[in-house]
Amino acid sequence: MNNPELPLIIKDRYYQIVWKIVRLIPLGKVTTYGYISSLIPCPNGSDQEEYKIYRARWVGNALSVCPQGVPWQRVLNSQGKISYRQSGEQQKRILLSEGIDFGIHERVDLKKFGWEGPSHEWIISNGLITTDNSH
DNA sequence: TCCTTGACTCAGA
DNA sequence: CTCTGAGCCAAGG
Repeated sequence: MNNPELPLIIKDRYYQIVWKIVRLIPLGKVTTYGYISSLIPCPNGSDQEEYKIYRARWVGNALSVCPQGVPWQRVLNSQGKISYRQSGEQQKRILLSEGIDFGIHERVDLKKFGWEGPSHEWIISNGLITTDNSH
């Protein structure tokens, strides 16, 4: 079975879920690619462990094409650093204006500024998962 | 269709 | 702390 349409639909839906979650990040908070991906079940139904390996990249891909109004700047890598090389300076500038502190080593303290995530009710009602807490 | 690069993360050295 | 490799997908040339 080789239907190119199917993966496109799955991917499109995956991207939309990512944007939906990112829109929930409040002003003054940040989160990581890995955390966002940990909320979303494996889209194609294959092994969840295998999915863990590349899911954070999917979130990055989703943000690379995110529509207007999505606060993409509030997503950092697992170390609390900026990963977006192309617009890193812009991202930092926006986050500074939002009250985020980069410290002395360009690293945001995720314990202090890290978003706690969506409510349990929201997660359930959107068909997402809470079991995997790789924060 | 092959090759390369990338808004990831983790484990090692 | 920094650097590398491994793991695998997506997008574009």
